[in-house]
Amino acid sequence: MGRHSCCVKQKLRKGLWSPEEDEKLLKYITRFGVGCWSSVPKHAGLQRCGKSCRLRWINYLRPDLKRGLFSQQEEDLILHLHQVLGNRWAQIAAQLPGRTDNEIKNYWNSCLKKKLIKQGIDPNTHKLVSDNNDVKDKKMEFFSSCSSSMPMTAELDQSYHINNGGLILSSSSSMENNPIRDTFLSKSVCDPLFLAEFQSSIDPIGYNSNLLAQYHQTNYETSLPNLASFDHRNTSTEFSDHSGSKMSSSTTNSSNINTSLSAGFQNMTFEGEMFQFNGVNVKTEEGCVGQWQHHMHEVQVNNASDFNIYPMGTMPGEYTDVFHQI
DNA sequence: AAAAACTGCAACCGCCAGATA
DNA sequence: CTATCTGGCGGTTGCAGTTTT
Repeated sequence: MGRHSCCVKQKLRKGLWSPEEDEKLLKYITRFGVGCWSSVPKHAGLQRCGKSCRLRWINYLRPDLKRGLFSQQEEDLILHLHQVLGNRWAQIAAQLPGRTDNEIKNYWNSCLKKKLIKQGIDPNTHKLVSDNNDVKDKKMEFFSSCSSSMPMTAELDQSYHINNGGLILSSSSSMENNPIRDTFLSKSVCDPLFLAEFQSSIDPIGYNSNLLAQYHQTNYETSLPNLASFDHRNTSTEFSDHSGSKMSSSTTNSSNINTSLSAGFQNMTFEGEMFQFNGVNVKTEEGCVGQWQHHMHEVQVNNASDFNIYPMGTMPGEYTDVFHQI
């Protein structure tokens, strides 16, 4: 097995890069582009190995890098991709523009992993910890955290057993200092068929370059088989006008919010309605058709000119990372 | 105020696979 | 065919900053 020649050379600098070194490397790459990394240190006047230069460029100096915290969408995507791909950080990073494998790996190890463990989910398998004695308790804990819009139907209950351990519990701890948003996002969600659907759509052997598209397709498609016949007759709904005054009501199938539940997707026709979802008052504008994505905490709006579903007390479009227009 | 513990992250290490001599 | 070089990847380490004791 051949060794990197750069690794055996002596007197090469190691450790953190100085601003001067960064400048040299940046200047060189900007002028000559990325080519043979082993020759870069020599030509750029750096006492580093080519490998180190490559890493510095990829992880730090590259101009297309995205800085800052991971968004909720990125976090969700990482979780889902990790569920399918495992620790294939490079493949995961390929689906997150501007993010590096190293960055995602660090984020996973320092943050996401702990979140899952805290939720009782094995970060390696993305399944609930397999202590059978705990399953029932966790199940009850899970469903009790769901809103009244997600009743534990017999079908859902059965599905839970079939897919025991495959529940997707999303997290939202990256949401900061916003009670409305926290409440809105912190509810656990249930989509037992998501993983099977997602996994069945990818190449089980190798990297699938269309992964992101499939991810979106899986999340946004509505043609999944019905999981449950969702009876809304007893679904408690709280109506409120935009000024915040409330009146309690009960959503029925004859109301102007029409819903159907299919494997985590709740299709809805909104006709200028205000209602409550997962404990948060939500307002819709007239003529809005959307899908409630349980596992993504999102309402997908099909025919609106703008973001037009939003938590009460906020302005339309304010939660652009929560609500997306298709 | 100081030491210890914790955390995030940049960078390194070792391995692998493909290219090339 | 074999040895070597190189780029790429995932796992791990170690440092610097922050928080806790």
